[in-house]
Amino acid sequence: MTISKEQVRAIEFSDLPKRFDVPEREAHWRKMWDELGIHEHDHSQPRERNYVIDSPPPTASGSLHPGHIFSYTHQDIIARYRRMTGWNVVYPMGWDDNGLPTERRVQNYFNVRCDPDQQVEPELAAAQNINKTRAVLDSLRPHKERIKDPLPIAREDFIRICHFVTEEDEQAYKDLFNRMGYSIDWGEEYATIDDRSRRIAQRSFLDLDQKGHVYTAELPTMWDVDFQTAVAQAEVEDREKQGAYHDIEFAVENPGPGDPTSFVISTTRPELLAACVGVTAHPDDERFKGLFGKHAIIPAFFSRVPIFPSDKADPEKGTGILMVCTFGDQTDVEWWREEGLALKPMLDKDGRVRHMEYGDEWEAVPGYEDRAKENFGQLIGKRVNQAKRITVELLQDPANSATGNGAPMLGEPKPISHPVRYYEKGDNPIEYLTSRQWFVRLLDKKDGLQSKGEEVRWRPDFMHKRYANWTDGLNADWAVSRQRYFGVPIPVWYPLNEHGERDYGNYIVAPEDMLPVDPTATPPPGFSEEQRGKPGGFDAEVDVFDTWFTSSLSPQIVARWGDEDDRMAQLFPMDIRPQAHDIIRTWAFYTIAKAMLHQDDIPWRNAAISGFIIDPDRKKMSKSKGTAVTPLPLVERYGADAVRYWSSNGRLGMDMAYDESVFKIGAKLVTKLYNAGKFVLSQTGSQGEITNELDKAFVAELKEVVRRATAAFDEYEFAIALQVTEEFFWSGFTDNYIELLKGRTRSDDDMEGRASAVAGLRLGLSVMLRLLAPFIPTITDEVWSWVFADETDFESVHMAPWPAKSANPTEAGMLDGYSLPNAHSLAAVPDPENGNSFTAACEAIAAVRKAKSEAGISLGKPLSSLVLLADEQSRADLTLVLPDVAAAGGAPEVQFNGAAGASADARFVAEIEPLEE
RNA sequence: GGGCGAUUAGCUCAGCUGGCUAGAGCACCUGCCUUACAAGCAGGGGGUCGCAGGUUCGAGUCCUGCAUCGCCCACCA
Repeated sequence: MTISKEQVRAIEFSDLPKRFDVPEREAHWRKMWDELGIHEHDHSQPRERNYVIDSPPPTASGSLHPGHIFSYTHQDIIARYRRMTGWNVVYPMGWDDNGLPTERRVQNYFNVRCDPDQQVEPELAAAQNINKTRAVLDSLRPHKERIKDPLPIAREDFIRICHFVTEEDEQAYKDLFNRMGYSIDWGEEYATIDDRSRRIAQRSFLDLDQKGHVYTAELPTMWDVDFQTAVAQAEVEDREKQGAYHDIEFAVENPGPGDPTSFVISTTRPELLAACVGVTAHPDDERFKGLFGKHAIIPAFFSRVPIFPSDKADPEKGTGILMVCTFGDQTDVEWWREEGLALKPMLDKDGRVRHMEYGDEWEAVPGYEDRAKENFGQLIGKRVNQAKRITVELLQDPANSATGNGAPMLGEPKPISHPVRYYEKGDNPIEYLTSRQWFVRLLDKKDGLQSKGEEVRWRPDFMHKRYANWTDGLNADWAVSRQRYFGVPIPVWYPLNEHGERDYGNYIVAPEDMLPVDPTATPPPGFSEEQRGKPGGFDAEVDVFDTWFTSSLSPQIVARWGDEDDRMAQLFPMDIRPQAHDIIRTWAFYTIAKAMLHQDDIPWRNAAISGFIIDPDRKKMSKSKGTAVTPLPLVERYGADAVRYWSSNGRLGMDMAYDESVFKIGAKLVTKLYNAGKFVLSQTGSQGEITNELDKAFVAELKEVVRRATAAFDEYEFAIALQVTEEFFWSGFTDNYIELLKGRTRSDDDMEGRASAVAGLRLGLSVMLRLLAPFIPTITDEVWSWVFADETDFESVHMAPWPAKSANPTEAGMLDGYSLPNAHSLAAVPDPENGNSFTAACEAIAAVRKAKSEAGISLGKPLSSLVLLADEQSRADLTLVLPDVAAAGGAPEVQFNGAAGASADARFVAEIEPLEE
């Protein structure tokens, strides 16, 4: 054994500040990482060396929330781990800025509304920022005293303002993400509204059209009356609302002998009575059997509607017989289609009752036309709630009876609580309106969607069920058109016939080389702008795509599908989609659907599903309930590492309580690493190898920790990796190993032992820093920079290799090309002679501490005598490490007493004699 | 009504394919200013592992049923 005379590179203890200045150093390291380019990837690498993350583009106008930090930190941990294990990590970031949230924010913020009939305001076009825009808008308001009314502005102006607002919102996200130390490659930034995304989204439409997967049709569709747009099944949610049953008597036309002359329906939507087009009951229901095939006369509006049987009617519900309206709910739509009922659309797109002459347009029974018209006239222009109130009043008037039995409404409304469908971003219930929309055919592809879902590795596994259930329950094709403005235009025009009517059957799709295109600004090939809107000319589709239509293409957008073939081959399919479980049915589902339809492939191999952040009272945190906390102040108070530590403890798929005490633990870990790093790196000694039994035994334990952490990471169980590492760092490394070595690191007699101790401490620190680097990147890099950066030639711990090869066999070898000096290599350390040496030493020193603690004396108090009661085996395990145990106990030597003596809950019991002063 | 998850110390959570006297951190109590760290160290108290059955030599761990909470879906007269 030769000991090099060369000294290890040590730091001067006093050179470092007593406390770690978190804000200052975090800012420093963010800058350093930027300069070192740790987040950048090598564009020349083939698919198999790349690890591609399909990062979720946040909704630009959404509010910042601790949930963002939670799930985005998970991605960053994975990204950093993968980099250290040798992958060429591609970590892009996008912004999902088109869609309703942005429009709504602009409407509220500037008090404007988009009106496509308005002319563009040159002054607005000139205003290049938010403040100027606001000033111009104020100057345009006709009545300053009546600023309550939203100012109508042109589509072009409206879209421009949306862009301003999203840019500002994106900056807020970007600031937070940077502050959190996320290793996002900002060179790979995109927005779902930018030219490339628009081109690829429109290309998606072209491809779907070519393959016959899209169609346009006029159908009853779920409609939001406030936003005045169609919405998709996936965007609808149920809310429990107060409603009331209204019992209303209908007359039977020409009842047979023994049949009832009237019946009573029970409805929560009396306001739709005028739109009643049928009545149904269960075919086996004895009460109504004789009525099937006959007609009923509705009160107040006196129209004649068929009575038909349907097994979808539940005899137990209400009165067992019910009215079918166009349209009260999804079942009404089905009845209407299956029974070929009349279409009586009662509501306009704004949710108000249509202007219409009842009795003329819709037939009332002879003699009652005027009464029907008069009654309906009271409803025209009213919103649903008001119409409901008026209808109830009408029904309380005996004059409106269809039977002559008195008031058609029986009794008072009976309040109930029932689920009502809402657009998830809306404030008023969904209505079913008939309108022309574009659809992507999905109902005929459930099998394919299911098998693609099975090809994806869902993490945790049970999240696959969410996808499978949703796919199984799909009951409508995907409505992709939205009657909005800030979005990707549908690249379609319609030829106009000689009457100026659209020929929907012969729609014109933009050719590939025109993309991205705005059909409202550009004529289709073969037409000139002058022909727009003219008979024999053309007309543009004004609708835009549903925002999911574009965001579901995030893998294709990042991989530049159709633009750069080699890049597509390098990045697609991607490796991982991190996202939350609430949008499995939307984002994950649509992304899988698009990859299947376009590439006949899965979009990514793994879906990592994060949980939610919940309040202490077990509710999902939400801004609307005022329970959400703004994340930035948290980062300012505790530091990014501490906040990341909190996130790191949340396992995939599991909801986690918002608990600030966990931030404090993270902050403690940061402090501990700083101090431990200072201590370890200030120890001086010869540059030597690890030869001492205790040091070798410590390294053996460390190897096991690395193995377990790596295995956990490969299964995306980063929380377990952190737990294993942190536990060993705290109790194995700092509380025991460092304490056991304090004697030997200062020894002037045992130079070889001292060199081994210093080498063991440094190797331990080096490995700990690397294992913790994905979680708490700042403090680990700070400590790494003091000595190890020079020593290893890895300027940042985030560029250094993970201390083990990935345990996943398919990923073995990803560390090729890295090399570290022996001083940082676990493999270079030989195994200990006794595998129990380290544990035994820790337990022995614990016995000494317990004795000192019970005696009420300082742990540093020197001893004149130390006797350990232990059995034969335990004594043997300690044999090779006795000097370190004695030194750590403050005793000249360790003596043993008896083979028995160890109590039931400890292998060692210490008897101590303090040294008299 | 269907599906999925959760239920372990006062709080937040670990306990993987069944094999310990059930663990950690926070909080609590006691002691220690020990030359990396008092934002620290050491010691201690605290749980019939939601309930009831079952399988097994042995069950937080597997099976069945139930309860409570949460999420997703369906219902929406």
